[in-house]
Amino acid sequence: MSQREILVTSALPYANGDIHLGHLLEYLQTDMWVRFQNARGNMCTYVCADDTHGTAITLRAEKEGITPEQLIDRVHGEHYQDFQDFLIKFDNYYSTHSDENRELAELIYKRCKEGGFIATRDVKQAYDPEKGMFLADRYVKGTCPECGAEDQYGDNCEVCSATYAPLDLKDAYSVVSGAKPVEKSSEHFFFKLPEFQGMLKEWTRSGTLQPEVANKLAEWLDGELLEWDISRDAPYFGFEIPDAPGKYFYVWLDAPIGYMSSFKNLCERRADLDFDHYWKKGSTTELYHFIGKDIVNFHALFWPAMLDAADFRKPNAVNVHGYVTINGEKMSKSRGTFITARTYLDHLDPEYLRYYYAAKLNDKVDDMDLNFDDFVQRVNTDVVNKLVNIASRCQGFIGKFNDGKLAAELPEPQMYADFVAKSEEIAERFEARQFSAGVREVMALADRANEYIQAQAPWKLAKEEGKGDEVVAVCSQGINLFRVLLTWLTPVLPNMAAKAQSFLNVADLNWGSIEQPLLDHQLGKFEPLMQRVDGKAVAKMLEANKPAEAEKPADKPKKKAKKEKQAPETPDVIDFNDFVKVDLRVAKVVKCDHVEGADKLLSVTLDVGELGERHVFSGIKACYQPEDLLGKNVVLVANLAPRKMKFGMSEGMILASGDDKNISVVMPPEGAKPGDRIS
RNA sequence: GGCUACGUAGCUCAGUUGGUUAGAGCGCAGCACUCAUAAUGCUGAGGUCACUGGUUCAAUUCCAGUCGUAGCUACCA
Repeated sequence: MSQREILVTSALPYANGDIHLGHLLEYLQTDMWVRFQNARGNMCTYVCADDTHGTAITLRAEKEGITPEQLIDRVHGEHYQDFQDFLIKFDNYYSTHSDENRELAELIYKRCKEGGFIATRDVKQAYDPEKGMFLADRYVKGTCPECGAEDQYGDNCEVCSATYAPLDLKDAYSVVSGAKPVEKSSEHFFFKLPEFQGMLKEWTRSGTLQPEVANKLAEWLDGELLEWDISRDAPYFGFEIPDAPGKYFYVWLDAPIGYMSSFKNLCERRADLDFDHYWKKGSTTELYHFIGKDIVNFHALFWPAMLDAADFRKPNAVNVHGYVTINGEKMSKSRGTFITARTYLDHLDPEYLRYYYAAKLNDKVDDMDLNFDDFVQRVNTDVVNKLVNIASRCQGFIGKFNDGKLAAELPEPQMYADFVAKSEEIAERFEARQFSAGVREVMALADRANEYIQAQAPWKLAKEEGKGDEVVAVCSQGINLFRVLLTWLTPVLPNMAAKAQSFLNVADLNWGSIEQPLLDHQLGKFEPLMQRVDGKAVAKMLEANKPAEAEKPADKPKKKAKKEKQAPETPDVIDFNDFVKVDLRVAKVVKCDHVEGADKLLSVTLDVGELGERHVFSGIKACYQPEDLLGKNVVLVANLAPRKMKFGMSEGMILASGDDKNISVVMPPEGAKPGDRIS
């Protein structure tokens, strides 16, 4: 078998927060896959880094009273320690705030520019005059213009789910300084993504992505792609764009380049790795990115397009996973299920989580539920009761009857061969990231090993005179089967494997080495390979993680609002008081026009008598021309919260009956007076 | 509203191009065993494969719709 050269990455964690169990699904999945590749004899390199740039880093550092550099240094240390303690074995864990990353970002930008893939134009944005900086949507807060909810972010309202521009907020203020933001224009650089539409359409369907991910991206690719804004104005923590003083690369531009720079940094101290060999166009090496479903567009649209533009190779595949839910629900701080890596490690063994994730992971994008009752049962039963038990129940007899030495031949060589023959099948599962299927097969064989021992009942033979050799034979069979099973699980349980290795007294646990059983072989000392998960420790962890009552954040309004939407409180029958809340008015159409660029909408200006004039958009174009309505009376819901739409504000709703295709606007008689209440 | 997924035993999940009585592990009940970190083995109960229609000789599997879940998105006022 020729050795594959593989480079693997996990998404770069952002340097402003702790690693939690959701992150770990990705790093553990990747680590297990990399360890598996290496155990199979391939040359697989795993690099990652902290993602260190952007406004959030600046603000976080400011809040802590330190510099961004100090912040990212500290967080880098914390992240790295967390990963190490979870037995995640990076070849390099670097930082995007590095010389290599600056050089590569500049190089890629330069090549994009030379290729004509960079556009320039002005962008209007909210600006904090006090702080002297532009504000992304989430740094502007204010009162929702639709429903009046206070303290909403600049892009949408968590209460009524309206969308709007930051400066539409009433009483808008900068989250950074509290100042009232103003609109300001500035020149931005754009990456001409549309130029790569054809390439991306093909690339996303060429086996690089799971089908469901490719389907998702087709939503963008079948429409018009937009140019991607890749610059930010000073002050910004990041890399300044060459020949553009005061302009910085947007954090998402240099973040994926961090994969390259981490590898480049590694190459400088590893003679067996060559940067160009892995990254030049047409490279024969393999490149895989493991990411979560939230950042698919960055990795499967922008990133391959940028690589293409800059004349580098593209990834062989982007492997996307779903989110982790805890006990069936989203991770939540108030429920104590927002569990950081460190909190977990304070109470539980990392290999429990490694095994549990492996036992449930597949190659799909579905979310994975971490159910702690299931977790305890699954780990204890599979790993301790089944797998470890095989070694544990056999080793005593071999010690007693043969001084810890295995028999010179196996009583059931065919059975051993049958086990080994499963190697390829299991390898295929792991290769395809169907860890759960692989683990299931391993455990099914563990069952067979226990059945065998049960049927042979060495403890009975041990009581019979002169059957010592038989006892040793049966238990040697058991130990050898254990060795095979464990070898397969080495990528999942590296610590346990190391302990078992010293018990088995072997130099390594590679897939190749199990072809031959251990015969006439002296075993080392047996020590318990893994302790059971203690349910109480799990409970303690959840308890420790719950915030103190005082700092408990209120339940997210977003979720509440959503629930109400789906299961409206409104009963089928409403009482009179509910009805009168709706302010229905006679309104006269004084102006009615087509809306340029809109397929369904008409723009309608209404005279509502005492309430003055109102402007609404109405989705009735399919059945009405502007002149059909001009001068007619219609029914307006006058106290409906205004809503920002693509083409402007809509300040009410015109009643109509029918469905999308057959619309009849409700019209009061001509004689009705504009502004009259309808009741 | 639209789009993309998903909805199979109490729990976690398999179900290959539609083909007989729908599988596994855990959990549960009973029995056996006592070497093993109270582990193991055997037997068993448990499912209108979300719901409703359709295509077909035949549908968990294909199609349409409904409901529910997750995410994205909007020209819903």
